[in-house]
Amino acid sequence: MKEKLLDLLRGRGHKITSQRRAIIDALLAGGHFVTAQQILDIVKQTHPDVSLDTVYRNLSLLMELGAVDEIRTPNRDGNLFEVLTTGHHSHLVCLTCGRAKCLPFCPIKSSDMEQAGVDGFTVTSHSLEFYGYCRECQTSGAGEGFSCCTK
Amino acid sequence: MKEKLLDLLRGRGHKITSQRRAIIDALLAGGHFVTAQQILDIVKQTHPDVSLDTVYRNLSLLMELGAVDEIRTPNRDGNLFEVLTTGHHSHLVCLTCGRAKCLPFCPIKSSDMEQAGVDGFTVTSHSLEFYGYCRECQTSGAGEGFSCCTK
DNA sequence: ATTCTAAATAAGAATATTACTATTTAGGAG
DNA sequence: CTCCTAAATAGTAATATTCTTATTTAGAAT
Repeated sequence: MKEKLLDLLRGRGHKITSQRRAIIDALLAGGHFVTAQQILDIVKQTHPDVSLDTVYRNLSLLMELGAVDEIRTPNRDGNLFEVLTTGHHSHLVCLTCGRAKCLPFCPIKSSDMEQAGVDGFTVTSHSLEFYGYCRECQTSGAGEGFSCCTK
Repeated sequence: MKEKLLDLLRGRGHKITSQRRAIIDALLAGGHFVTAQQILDIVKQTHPDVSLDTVYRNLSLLMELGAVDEIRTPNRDGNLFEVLTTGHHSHLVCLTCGRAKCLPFCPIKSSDMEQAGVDGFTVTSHSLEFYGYCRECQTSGAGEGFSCCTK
């Protein structure tokens, strides 16, 4: 998977820096969903000087290339990032514990994209999240922020 | 429209402060889409001491009550807010000029909501934006940030 | 009108994210 | 291997948004 990402970057004319390698390593090592800060924490173990800016810049690049997805959450510790190993899909986000879970599909069809493209507007992408409450946060009263949803 | 919003707030047990009135006035006066900062600028004309925090707090409350929608944009001046005069719908956002346009519909069906509610997850809302390029930003090269999309 | 209390605010601080600029570097060309 | 240049980074700063806490206030009850 790592080589696949590096090849994608090379193929688009991007350079492979040691920081970039470390960020990709962290993305792949940090669990399914990671925050920018979590990536930084991992990267700092080998590259103490990297800045959050570099993490965000690389995440943006990987998102442009379609290799990473950003899940918008109401969490205090920021949005979640995910390496797209499978295809595009949408997510459930629990409003109590803040964790995300992948849906195996995305309800937006290509016909929706075309319908959306009115008045000469060309649709290139979309962002969709479902918000609500996961099973654990419904049954255990107010969620405590752990043992909830999928990692 | 203003009375409708005030009644909605009263009906849910919320107090009507002069700041809150001014924020609602600004929401209704500031054009279809407004940023939090634009609301603050208008409100400051009559209430010089209000803080952005108060603007955001009131926007969040109105969103909880379903009276206001937030459109997530990649703009440097923040997200856009819209009073929901008609029903729920989705938006187009131009990645060049940053302006938004309402679609007259939302492609998410109730069956999608039910499908999304897997593993005991209860879906209560969703957030969807379409991104791309409006007609003006496609034809005029790199957009200059005005004369684009709908207000 | 006075009192009371939960709701709302102001002020300041914290945090996530983005932008700017000077410096460094990957990797191709010679 | 050395040179060159566009790409990438570090450092710093700016900005959008959220949080904390002490203070104020709307509106209900008296």
